[in-house]
Amino acid sequence: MENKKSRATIYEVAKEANVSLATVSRVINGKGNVNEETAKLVRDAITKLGYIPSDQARGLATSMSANIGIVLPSTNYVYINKILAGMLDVCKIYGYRPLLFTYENVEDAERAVDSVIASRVEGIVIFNSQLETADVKKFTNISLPVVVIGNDRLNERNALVNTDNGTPLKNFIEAEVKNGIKKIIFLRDPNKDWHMTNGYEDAILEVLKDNKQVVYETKEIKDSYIPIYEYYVEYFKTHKPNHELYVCTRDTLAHALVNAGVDLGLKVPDDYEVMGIMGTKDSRKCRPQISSIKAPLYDLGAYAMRMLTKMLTSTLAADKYIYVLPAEYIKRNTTKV
Amino acid sequence: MENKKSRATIYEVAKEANVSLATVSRVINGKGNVNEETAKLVRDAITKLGYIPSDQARGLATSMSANIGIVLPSTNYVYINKILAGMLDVCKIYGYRPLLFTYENVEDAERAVDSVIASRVEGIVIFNSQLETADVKKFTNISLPVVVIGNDRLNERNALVNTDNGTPLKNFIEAEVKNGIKKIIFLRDPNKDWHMTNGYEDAILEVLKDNKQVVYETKEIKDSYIPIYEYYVEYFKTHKPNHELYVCTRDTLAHALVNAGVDLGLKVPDDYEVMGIMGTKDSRKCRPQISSIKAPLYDLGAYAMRMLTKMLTSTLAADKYIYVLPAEYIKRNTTKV
DNA sequence: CTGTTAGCGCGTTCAA
DNA sequence: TTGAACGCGCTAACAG
Repeated sequence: MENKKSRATIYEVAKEANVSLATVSRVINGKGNVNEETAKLVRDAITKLGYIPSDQARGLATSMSANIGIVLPSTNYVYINKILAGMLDVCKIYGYRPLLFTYENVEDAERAVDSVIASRVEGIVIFNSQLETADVKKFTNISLPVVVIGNDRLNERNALVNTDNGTPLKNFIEAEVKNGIKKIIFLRDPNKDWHMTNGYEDAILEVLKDNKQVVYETKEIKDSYIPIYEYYVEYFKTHKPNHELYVCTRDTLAHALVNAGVDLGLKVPDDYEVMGIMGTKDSRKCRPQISSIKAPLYDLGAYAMRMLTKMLTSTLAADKYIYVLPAEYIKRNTTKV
Repeated sequence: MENKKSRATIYEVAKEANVSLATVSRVINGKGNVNEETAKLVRDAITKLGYIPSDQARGLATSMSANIGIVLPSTNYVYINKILAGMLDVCKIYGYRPLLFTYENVEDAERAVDSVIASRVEGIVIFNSQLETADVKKFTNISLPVVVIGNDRLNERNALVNTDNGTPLKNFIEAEVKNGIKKIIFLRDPNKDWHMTNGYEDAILEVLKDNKQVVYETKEIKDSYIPIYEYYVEYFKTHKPNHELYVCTRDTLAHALVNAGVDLGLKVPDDYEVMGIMGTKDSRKCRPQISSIKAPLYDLGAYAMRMLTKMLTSTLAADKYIYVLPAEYIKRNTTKV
């Protein structure tokens, strides 16, 4: 008593339509000429049996697939999801199927890499990550096209899409210095490679190297709203802010920082200034609204995926392998300049 | 001049190790006995060639795969990403590979369904969606296990995971009525099936059917922060709030509503009350903090995926096919009760 | 225009 | 313990 109805194969369609499987294959793929009448026979058989070709078998036969691997560290950040959304949309437009590979840490990353290779994807988009150059090499060694988002370090012979948060940040810091800022604190995740933060600190330091009066500090802190909020509520009770500027690697950090002060009756940006990076909706929801570097997150994902599809179909001109999207400083109400 | 290095096959490993491919297959899968010495030979060959078995071919041979389909409408909502994160984590733990299928609208949904079937996944998790019962039937017709999240409508013979937002909402409305609320406005997306909103309105109406003094209204509005914020900033200018209660299907809507009023100098909850549903971080970031029904979003995804894995390995007891997670009313500062 | 046949890379009998 | 042969579902020559 085998109750399990299983899916129809191309053979069954062929038998149903009284033709050979080659003919069925032809009408499915629209290749080669086939008599309209027999084509209709085949089509009828297909709908009758509810036949849907197996991409697995098709992939084996053609040594191709419509699979694209997306490699991400944990997806629980709003801005990563924006990037992901961009990738997914483009993926769908071009008819590719996105396989998601997530990992927790460096060791886990290697497992993810092997899993990607086993899955027989046509290409890969890696979001700025904890992957090592060696990991990425595993891909290129077998001629697997790779597009990296937001991490120059990995860009050996791979395509790269990045956003230039550094320039607007640098300009902003310059303006702050000119405006007489005395102290700048850079708030960041202990896990330095995570948030495309490469270049942030460089941008700040580049401005500050000509100006030794400005105190610069780095603060590593768990990058989650609640812990930061609670930390600064306590902190501000004993450390009265003194017009310093906080630069935060994510808007959520900025939001926590602003709320902590405001809840204690402090004034932003009068007592201290806060700058967010990424420019997600958080910056507009906060009161006062957060000044931030707005990165084109969705576009970052979309461009990366589009670049990959180009690499898969045509050959991309060499100078097109790197694409840096501009970011923009949006002045709102947590900064003075 | 073929420069393309392509991946090694099981044949090449076999040749390298001077054994047959059957032997290689055995050491890979740990099945059947194989001499430790020859096994080592094989393992060496594998590492030397960097061989990674093709899941595609393996899938064809075994009629199985490690692929699981996740069907979602757009990933551009925070709370959906929470659910997705839960699914992905469990997916990884059990060694399955998640394929993502997103779609825009009802027509697009059918394309997605066919794509899922073509991709030869072992099972499917569908988030409460615009799929029709007929779509889901396409899956069950070919004995494909399906778990549906948050939509009873689709639950014909499928596994279902849901969150009971209705009960705490009902209790809350009861308390509001007892407290003398005069008007309740239910804010929702025009696309009614989207946000697991099934049952919200029912919960409200069930309380109100015994109480004809309370005015009940429904307001359909684009569910995005900015439009709602702007709409209500204008609206409140000419329509002074009169202690009514707004129930919002997502926290973002609530956040917009609160900000609009507060920016105009209105007081929440004195001038009007706001209730959010979902309980994402928004509710704690807003000032005043938003009272909300906190749904176990991550768990929703995790449970659904776990349920699917159970269905794939063992047979699940019939009464375990439905799992309803409790939601909780968290009183914060935008409501009076 | 249509059918036959040989793989794609791997797992799995069945013999040896 | 090992190897040869077949099949998974499909595509792509090659004949007819």
